[in-house]
Formats: sequence, C-alpha cells, structure tokens
Amino acid sequence: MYICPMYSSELLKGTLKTIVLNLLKDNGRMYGYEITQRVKDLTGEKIQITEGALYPTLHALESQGELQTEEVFIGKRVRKYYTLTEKGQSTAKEKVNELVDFMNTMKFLLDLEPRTGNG
Amino acid sequence: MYICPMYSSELLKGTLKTIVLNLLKDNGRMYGYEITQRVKDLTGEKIQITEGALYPTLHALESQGELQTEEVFIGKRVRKYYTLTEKGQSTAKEKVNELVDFMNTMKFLLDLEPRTGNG
DNA sequence: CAAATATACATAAGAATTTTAGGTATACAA
DNA sequence: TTGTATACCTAAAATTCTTATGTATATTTG
Repeated sequence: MYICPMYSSELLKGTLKTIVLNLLKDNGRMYGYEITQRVKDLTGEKIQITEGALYPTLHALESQGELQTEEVFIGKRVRKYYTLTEKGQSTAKEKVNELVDFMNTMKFLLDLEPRTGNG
Repeated sequence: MYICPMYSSELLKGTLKTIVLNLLKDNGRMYGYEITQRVKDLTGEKIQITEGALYPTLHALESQGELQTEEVFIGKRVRKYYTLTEKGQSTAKEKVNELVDFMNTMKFLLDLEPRTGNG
C-alpha cells in the first residue's frame, strides 16, 4: 500500500533555511547527513532534503555567521557538526515566527468562503 | 505606526499557482490586476503578487488547460477574465489539499521539543 | 571476501520560479 | 496637464532547488 507521496517540490522552496535553523535550535548540534535523515524520518518521507540543496545552504548560513562548525573524526572520516551562533539563534526564532505567520495568512487566504453580501 | 512587513519573498515561492487557482474557485471569475489587489487587500499587504510573476503564471495555467479566458471591453480597454476549467477545478482542490498537508507537516517539524530520553 | 548498500562530504549544470525593470495604453483626479 | 490608478505585457537577472556526478570510508550480505 503506497501512502506517502512527496510534495511537489515547489512548496519546499524557501523553507529550507528555516528547517535547518530550527532543527539545530532544538537539537543542539547536527551534521549534514543527519539533517537529511532526521527530516525524512520525522515527516514519513514526505519531505526529503537533497544533499545538493542542503550542503550549499549550510555553507551559506555559515558564511553569513548563522552557523559555526566543528569537525570530528569518526574513524577515518570527517564529520562536520553545525551549531547555531548567537546570531543564528535569533535568526532561527525570526524565521520560525515568520513562517508560522505566513502559514496563518495563507490559511486565511485559502479558507475564504465566496464573498456574498459584503462587497 | 508601521505594522506589516512583507514576508521575505522566498516563502511565497511555489504557492502562487495555488493562490490563483483557489481565488478563482471561490470567486468565479477574476482578471489579473484584480487578483493582485485582492491578495494585497486580504493579507493586509503582507503578500503582494507582482505582475511580473502573475501574468506568466496565468498564461501557463491557461496553456495547460486549467484556465480559460474571456475578454471584455471596459471603455477602450480590454480586460481578460479568467475562469477555472473543469480540470482547473480539480487541480485547485488538489493544490489546496497538498498545501494544507504540507503546512501541517511543517508545523509538526517545527514545533518539536528537543528529543530527550528516546534516542 | 566481494559486492552492494549506507554513510558523509562536496560541486556544478540545468530547471523552475520569482524579482526587478522596463514597456504600452486608457481612465481619472488634482 | 501632471500624476496616479488601472490593466495588460515581456525579458534579463537573481534565487533556489533538482539532477547528476564525484570521492571516500564503513557496514552489511551473499
């Protein structure tokens, strides 16, 4: 039984930074691959962040001073852990508030009844 | 007193078709400029659809058979009214369902408490 | 132990969508 | 008559993501 189609990918656009910042806010520190798997697991595979989108985003957030990195060796492999900077913490809150506000606005816009008798 | 900043435009990405289809579903028929003004009014200027984004989207939806047009002269000016085709009506419902589902998934993803004691 | 899969990083070409910036023209208000 | 609103349109550039590819180590499976 096939249940969970992914969303048509357009919807995800613009939410990636918010997702990343918020996951790091809740989880302290995470590495890239872990983020992709966590999002996949938590959403029942409905949202799948591709590495081609994630890694450039992580690099951008780092260069903007939102994230800082810490490299840890796991055997012979390097794993790059990301944590929020102070700036990143406030940005995370702003982004989440903005997204919640946006979603409420969208619901209002979409749930509207046909306007009869008031316009 | 300045209250209502627009959303950082990234969030809007991917929602334009859904907004257009749903407005037409609720309002029967509308023309392009009307859509921009309606969205602006209904959202307190938080969401502003630019004409550069809207018109190409309307043309695309029409060429995909989601919309049909009707030209009406207002004085010397042509006004292009858009209405949903049958295909457009079912697409509108699908798109709205998809967006609502997506927003619920996002809220779940963002409202998560730090996971302590279960991993 | 060989092969396949999973982990883990990364970049780059191309696609899709939007912004920004223009263009045209009529209608109306100051 | 000058500015603003209405009403359509297009195109270059920017943004963001997908798809495809590359590299390498670790683990599982036959």
